[in-house]
Amino acid sequence: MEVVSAILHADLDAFYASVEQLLNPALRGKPIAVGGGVVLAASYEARAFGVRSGMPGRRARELCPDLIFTGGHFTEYQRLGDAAIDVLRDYTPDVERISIDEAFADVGGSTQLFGAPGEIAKTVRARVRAELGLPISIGVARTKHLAKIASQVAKPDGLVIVDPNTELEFLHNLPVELMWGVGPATKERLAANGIETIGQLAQSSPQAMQRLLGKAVGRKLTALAWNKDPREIQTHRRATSAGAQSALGRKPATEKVFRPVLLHLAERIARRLRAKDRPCRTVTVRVRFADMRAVTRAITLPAPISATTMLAEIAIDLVGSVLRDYPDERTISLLAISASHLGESVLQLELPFKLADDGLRPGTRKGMARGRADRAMDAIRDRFGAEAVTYASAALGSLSSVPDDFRSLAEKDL
DNA sequence: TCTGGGGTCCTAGGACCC
DNA sequence: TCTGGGGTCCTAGGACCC
Repeated sequence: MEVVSAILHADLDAFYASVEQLLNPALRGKPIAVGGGVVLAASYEARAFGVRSGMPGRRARELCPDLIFTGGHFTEYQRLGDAAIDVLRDYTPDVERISIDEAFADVGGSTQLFGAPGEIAKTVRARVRAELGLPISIGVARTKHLAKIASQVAKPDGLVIVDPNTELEFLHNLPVELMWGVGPATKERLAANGIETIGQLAQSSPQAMQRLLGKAVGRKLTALAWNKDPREIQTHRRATSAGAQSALGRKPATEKVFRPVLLHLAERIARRLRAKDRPCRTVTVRVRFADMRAVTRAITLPAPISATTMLAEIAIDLVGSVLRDYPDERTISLLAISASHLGESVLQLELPFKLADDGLRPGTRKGMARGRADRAMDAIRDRFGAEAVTYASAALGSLSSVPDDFRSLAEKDL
């Protein structure tokens, strides 16, 4: 029997804000924002005033004087996000989680047991509402891209089922920016060429789209506009990079400033690399200046590393080289480190001649001591929390505007 | 005190190899 | 006068997504 794939895209509405309204009934029906310096999530009542996530808190307050800033229930976000995804898993093992509040599920093989895809979606929505108290929107379609668009159209707290017989009618009337991969820049380029709907994009020649947007993007969007989406559900996806960044406001571009910040960022990353035995071979830093222009520098090493101090020293060297290349830049506004070319853990463990983390030979005293120190600190943090111990110079009171607990919500499994 | 933080993918050019 | 050709790796930058 042929199993036709039927994709659900489930997306919790205004997730962090909805959780806060769930936990505190006094906030329900009111414009609220999670965050402070920057809006991390806004309730639909706040969105009515134009408040959007990513927006500076001050701007949000201007738009909505009665806006209530709240938040901070990070463990609840994680618990409720997991619980909602688990409801999906009751209907199929083919679940691809995209983020804390969003997932695809292929229920094509589940219809005998649980009914039509649309019925499953209704049940999931009702259960998430009844069992968790949260609104969730779901799109149902034959392909991932269409299911994703359908859930966007369904929001807030809705369900849209795309009939396989009328897919293009549904798709072609919608604006291009609903497509996966069309952001502000691409939208502008398309608009400059008179293309504002997905139907207009579909009617344009593929060659013209590739000239306008580049080969890969042009091809992809042309295919998606005709609802040709070959992507299948991927249940297990490992991260290909791990990074951390910190906005600094405006700080002098001196080593005294950037060294402790980079040490802190390196520690966050290296600890994750060690936890999953996935050392990195490429280290990339990003320096953003006061005017928001950003510069990156990368180096690929002959051997993988995961020691905090090694990662930090490399990042410090790279940032130093950036600043030497831009001697007129006196002020920096953000520092970031990204680790990529991550190793395969199994291979790493079995490699008998594996180099020590810091590139020193395993037998040397310095290499041993450094590895031991990292592992000891990892163990203490595992028991007592990330703040329990830290490299002295990385202990910065108000280093970041976003708490580390919040950062970890966005981390992918390595 | 305008503009967070964690990710993925693509492009273009240069180095280097055969 | 012209000046291989393909493949892989690396770096820097950009766009996008949640």
